[in-house]
Amino acid sequence: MATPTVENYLKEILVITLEEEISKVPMGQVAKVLGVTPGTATSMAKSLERDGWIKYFPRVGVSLTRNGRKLAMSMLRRHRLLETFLVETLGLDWSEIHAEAEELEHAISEKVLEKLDDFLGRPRFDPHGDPIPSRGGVIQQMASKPLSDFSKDANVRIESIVDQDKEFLRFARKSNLVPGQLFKIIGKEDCADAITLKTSKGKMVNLGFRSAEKVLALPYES
Amino acid sequence: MATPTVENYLKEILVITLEEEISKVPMGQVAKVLGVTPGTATSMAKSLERDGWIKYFPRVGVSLTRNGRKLAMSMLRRHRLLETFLVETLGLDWSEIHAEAEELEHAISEKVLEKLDDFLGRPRFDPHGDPIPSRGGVIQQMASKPLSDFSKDANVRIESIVDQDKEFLRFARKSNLVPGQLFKIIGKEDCADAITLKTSKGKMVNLGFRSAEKVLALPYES
DNA sequence: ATATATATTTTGACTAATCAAAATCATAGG
DNA sequence: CCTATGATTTTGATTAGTCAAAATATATAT
Repeated sequence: MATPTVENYLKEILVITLEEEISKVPMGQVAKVLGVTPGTATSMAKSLERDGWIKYFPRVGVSLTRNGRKLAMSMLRRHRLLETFLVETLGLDWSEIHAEAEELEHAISEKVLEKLDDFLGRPRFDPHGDPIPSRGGVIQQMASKPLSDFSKDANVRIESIVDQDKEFLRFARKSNLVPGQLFKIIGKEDCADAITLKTSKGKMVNLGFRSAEKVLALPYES
Repeated sequence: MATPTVENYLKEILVITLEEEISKVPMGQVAKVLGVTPGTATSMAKSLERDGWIKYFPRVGVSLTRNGRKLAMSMLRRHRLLETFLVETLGLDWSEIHAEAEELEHAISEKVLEKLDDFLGRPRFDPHGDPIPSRGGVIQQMASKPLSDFSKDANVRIESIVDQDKEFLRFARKSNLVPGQLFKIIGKEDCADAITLKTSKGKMVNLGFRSAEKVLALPYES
């Protein structure tokens, strides 16, 4: 059986692979997201390859094997279902569920997970708006893109917040920057590095580009 | 922070202490319940003492310090609340919740636990009928005793099943031998090693003494 | 193309948790 | 009081996961 550490490495490698659409994740990035030194990531890569979870290309990066991807997908499913449970059922704050799910995902069995899935009504998206992989490991890919990629006057529906930073999540929620919320982009000043959004009720939000990149949205027909 | 291993050692030491009403648990017993070799238990005892969780009396046994007892109680609380959740909310089988809770108890935070407690309506007993320690670590002790200790014609209320054996749990449930159920002892033959129980509806159950020892009950005023 | 900066790997060391097997202690009988 | 039996401890070894710092490879920029 895979240890929690192994599960974490595989899940993070998968997330980077999906997010950046690359096939080989460089070791530096692996080390960074897992909060370990580069040397640790390298030696872990060797163990993971020995156990058939990943393919390791020295000085280039790592990619998941079929088995590795399967386990990583299963971890992502656990994580996102748990986050849904923590918000929907227990009413935890949106900004604290990530850390909690991070722990629980290693302890919950397939059996309990499926019961939980039933209990929640088989949701397809988690509270951040990210898709929950199916039992088979299929993930519904969305065509959302960062707010910074839209142009003035576009109508958008917020899909997810990429950043996991507590401060930012709190700010996002306070500003109604939550999955499902509709906005119109009423201002975009490239030279001033700023985007202004407005809800249908007239509530306004100002974002710098740095932040706008962290908010994914879909175009919305008004 | 305590590792899951440490948490398990402390919890098991507490359970033995409560069950056998002894103050120093011998290393052999520790090794047995944790499924490790005696040598491992000894070396672990030294680490646990070094970290202030227990007091270690060489060649005699171990006892919990104030801190150790506090953490152990907290683990027991987690375990029993989780078992309650798994049965009440997710509808898992009574015979499989122990193993599941055993994993989850190390991953659930205080915060989530309290939310769960609220969600469940602050139950005082778990599905086995064992008391759930309060947040402060107080445990409601019961005066229940094994069925084999009652005499003929006694009215009893089942409190808990001591054994964790899957087969036996299944049998117990099928026979209505569950916490809360009322029975009258209508037969007790010491020489035949058998006890016969009857529900108010006339359903009968036969138990050998070996099994009757595993079922705890309280006297009940009919 | 050469030097400099950056990314990656290697090396040596450490802690937690475990086992097997040898050594030691304790005690209950004779 | 001595010995056999059983419980406990010691010893030496292993695996997973980690770090710091030195060594090496790669990429970048003039």
